Amino acid sequence: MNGSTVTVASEGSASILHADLDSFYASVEQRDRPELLGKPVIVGGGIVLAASYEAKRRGVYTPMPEHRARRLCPDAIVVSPRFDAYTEASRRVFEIFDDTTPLVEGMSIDEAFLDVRGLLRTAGTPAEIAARLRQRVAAEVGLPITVGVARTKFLAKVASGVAKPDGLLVVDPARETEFLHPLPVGKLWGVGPITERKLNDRGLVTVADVAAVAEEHLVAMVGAAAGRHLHALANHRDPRRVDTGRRRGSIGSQQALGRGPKSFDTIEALLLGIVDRVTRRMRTAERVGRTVTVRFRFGDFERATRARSLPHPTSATEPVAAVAMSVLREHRSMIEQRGLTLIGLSVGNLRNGSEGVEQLVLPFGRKDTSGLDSTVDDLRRRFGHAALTRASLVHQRGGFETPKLPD
DNA sequence: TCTGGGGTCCTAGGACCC
DNA sequence: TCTGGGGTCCTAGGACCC
Repeated sequence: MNGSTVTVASEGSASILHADLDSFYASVEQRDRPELLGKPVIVGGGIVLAASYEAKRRGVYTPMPEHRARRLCPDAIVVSPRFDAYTEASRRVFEIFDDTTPLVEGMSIDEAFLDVRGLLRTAGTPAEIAARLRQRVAAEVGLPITVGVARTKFLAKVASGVAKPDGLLVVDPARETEFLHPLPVGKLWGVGPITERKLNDRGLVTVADVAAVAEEHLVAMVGAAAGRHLHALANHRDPRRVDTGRRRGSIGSQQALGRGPKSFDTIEALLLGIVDRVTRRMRTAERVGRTVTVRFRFGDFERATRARSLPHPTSATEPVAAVAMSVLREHRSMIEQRGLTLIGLSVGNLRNGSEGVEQLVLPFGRKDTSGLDSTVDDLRRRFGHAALTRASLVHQRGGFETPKLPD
């Protein structure tokens, strides 16, 4: 450089919090039924959805089959999930997050990132903010929560994982390597069982091992995006900011069917019920979507998905049901031969909007806009005068213009 | 280890358009 | 008429996360 001293102000400070409720569902049950405190509690519905730390110490984990968990831990108290209670508890915890900083990124029902940069003067150091957050969640919602504090999202998340349960851990930016490098590769975000085996097979066991490999070699092992991601994380580079504006890209539902034979009529009825549930949720969320994906799982545990895109985004039951049913019928013989054990549906390509928003494409001559007025009249008859707020003229070959809407 | 339900992101081939 | 290259959308599947 030119010899001048550059001071990097906030970039190097540990100001990202990862807050993660401990054994969330099980903790809510222990809170609401004090006789469960200190006892192994399993929230289960066929599989273990959550286990208290007393149960985890006996080897119970998510998503272990319930009967196996009962064998491992015969004195466990198994309760059925109460999703409404968990949603309500989550809402109250997120209110405390939002009260802490405007920069909150929810990751799931029980987990969020908080950026507390710039709050030093008003709220104290990140460590102080994190300690107060834990106290508030305990006092106001009655739940244990663990917080990791670090310079990046990834390090904060690893820190909360290490500090669990009911803990607080701050990773000093000067000691990141010391903290990160001894960890097994499986701790890296995005490394699951398959990738872990690939890396282990090549002699890469710890994060330090991965950090020593050139990026191009990692790319050759696991693909372009994953390789670059791995290389960055192992060298504690993680530029992702806390993003407050994330919206879901798909909404779906699925149902396991068990092993017994099912008639095709039964499967059709189940899928219609799922379509109804999914489109209802879309309308509540005021989202419309275009891509309908039908999901199958067969008796041999093989999976298949079939997707179809609709011409226009919608949240109406009828068009989604129509494509879902046609996909199902096209695959009738496959389903009947292989035996279906799960059916699911999701609608993706979501955008904001409610069912009143529709788009209609009609052919015109290249320069001829004379049909537009009558088309707009027709649209108003179909959707109501107030609902039609914009009309676009789209040329068949590229380019478009948005003429003034006739009154 | 015989397996729930909600999601995200990436890859790769083919169609199609300019 | 022949040829090339880039970009986008669609679809299927894989891996991963909570």
